[in-house]
Amino acid sequence: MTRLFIKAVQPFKFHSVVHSHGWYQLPPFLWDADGTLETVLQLFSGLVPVVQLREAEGGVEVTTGEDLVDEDLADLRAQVTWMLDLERDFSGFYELARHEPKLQHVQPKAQGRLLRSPTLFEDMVKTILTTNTSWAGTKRMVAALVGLYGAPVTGRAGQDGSRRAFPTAARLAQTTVRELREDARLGYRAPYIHELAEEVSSGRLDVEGLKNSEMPADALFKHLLKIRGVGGYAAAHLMLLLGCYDRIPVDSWARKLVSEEWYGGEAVGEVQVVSRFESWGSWRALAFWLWNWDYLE
DNA sequence: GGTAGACCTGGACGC
DNA sequence: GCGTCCAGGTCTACC
Repeated sequence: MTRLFIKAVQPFKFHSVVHSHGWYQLPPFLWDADGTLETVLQLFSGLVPVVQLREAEGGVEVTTGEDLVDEDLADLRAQVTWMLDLERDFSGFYELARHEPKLQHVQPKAQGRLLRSPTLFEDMVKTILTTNTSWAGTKRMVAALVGLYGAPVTGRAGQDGSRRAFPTAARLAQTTVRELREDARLGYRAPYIHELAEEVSSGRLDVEGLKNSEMPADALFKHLLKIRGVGGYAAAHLMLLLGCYDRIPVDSWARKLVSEEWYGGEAVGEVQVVSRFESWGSWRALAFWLWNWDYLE
């Protein structure tokens, strides 16, 4: 058994990160109402453990039933730090939010961090699978990919074969478009996911390098748009996950919220959504994301 | 640069 | 139970 503690830049609330968006409902994440987020990770040595994350004083407690060697311990620490965005400082955003009635809740709740997958590849696949479908459809497709192609948990915890990691790019590249279409039922998205997996696994596309990229926001947006299956909404959503808040992911839901908040229910386009948050500068997507829309939902 | 139509699935609805 | 319609972003062809 392994237990470690990882400190977070304050303020930090584990619950706020987990519930920052719907990712916690997608496998291999598994949320338990007792406050534990379980997931399955692939570590440096090839080990595939079930890992539990919980709130702890000043950070997060990470446990797994496996005894980890030093390299895996460092890998686990790095993956969890990335997934929960533990090192990001939101004080600049909180300073601005303090003067906005619709964002009074963000600092007390320590909101701002978004739950991420351990790899950007996984977040890209999941983001593409949110487009042009219902949330139920996204959950079904992600579950199918994990169930069909994810590496099973190793060790004692994996004996029943029920838990799997998210499939790697290399594994998905080994499938065919037909399998992804007919077995995983990805529909017309199947060639997009297959091409992305091939590009990433071959090394032609370095998506993980974007995690620590210094690329300006506009260049990053254009770079993401070059990926087939990634349009304006998906690129902006991925930028949000990368901690670059320049672009608002405008989907039908965003247009509906802005329409009801400021336009009396009249249909609005992307221009109207963006213009409403222009004054938030490099924090505009976060301001949109965390805006108090409660009375509309 | 802007626009129309196709892509695919599952849910809602009418019969 | 079956058929039809619709919603959800992105891509491609066309103007």
